[in-house]
Amino acid sequence: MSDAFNSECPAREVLEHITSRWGMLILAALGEGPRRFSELHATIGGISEKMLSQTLRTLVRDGLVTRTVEPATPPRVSYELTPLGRGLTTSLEQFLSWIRKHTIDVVTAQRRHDKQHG
Amino acid sequence: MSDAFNSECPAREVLEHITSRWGMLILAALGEGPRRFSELHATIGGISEKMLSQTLRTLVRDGLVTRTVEPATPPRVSYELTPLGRGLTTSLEQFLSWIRKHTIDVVTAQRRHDKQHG
DNA sequence: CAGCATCCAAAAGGATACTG
DNA sequence: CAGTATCCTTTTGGATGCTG
Repeated sequence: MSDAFNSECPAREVLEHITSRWGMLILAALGEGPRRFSELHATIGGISEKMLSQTLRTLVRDGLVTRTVEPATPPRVSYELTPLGRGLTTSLEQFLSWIRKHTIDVVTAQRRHDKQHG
Repeated sequence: MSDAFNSECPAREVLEHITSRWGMLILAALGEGPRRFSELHATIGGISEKMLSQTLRTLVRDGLVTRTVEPATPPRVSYELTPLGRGLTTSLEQFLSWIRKHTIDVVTAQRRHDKQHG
């Protein structure tokens, strides 16, 4: 059985692609529906075009995202979750929802910790 | 409202701590119950003591994990999820469960992709 | 056992300039 | 618009040696 705890198992690589610095945010943004390159760039604060392009290529290769070029000038390229990728949406949304609700608790804990220690 | 898509929002830092290279695996391992340092080291394949210690410190500071020292020789140190951290367990387990089920699909997609392209 | 400190190599990733 | 290519800095993280 595939096991992310085993560093030799392909599951580890899948984990690292999805939880890579930008992977989660891209997948979450695409959970809302198809998006163009420039829309993703605007939605995800702080991402460079290089990293957006690079991470999207990884996700396309992993079969989680499709890339569609509409022939036009200027070119329109849109990205969309595959059925496989859509299987992740629920748990990713739950996870991001937890963060929305509990960021304040984490910040509070950090402050308390920094006050007690260095 | 806290928003991980905004690179200035503390939520982004919370996201990055949890989805850091080793953060998810540590939190998932602790989802099973309290664990000692050496147990975590054995459970999580490929992690160095340095990174285990470093990531645990971050999670403790974030209020997701507690560190307990039992005075003994040799010292016994155990880590456990806080109530806050336990709130993450369900969605993390769903996520890792998805990976267990679909690693094979991702590997298949990668192979198909590598065959068609370079 | 459970770390921390230091050093160093490798990888990630940002800035910039350029292209169809 | 949607990238690619190059350069260069920052970060990551492994190895090693040491400590209570």
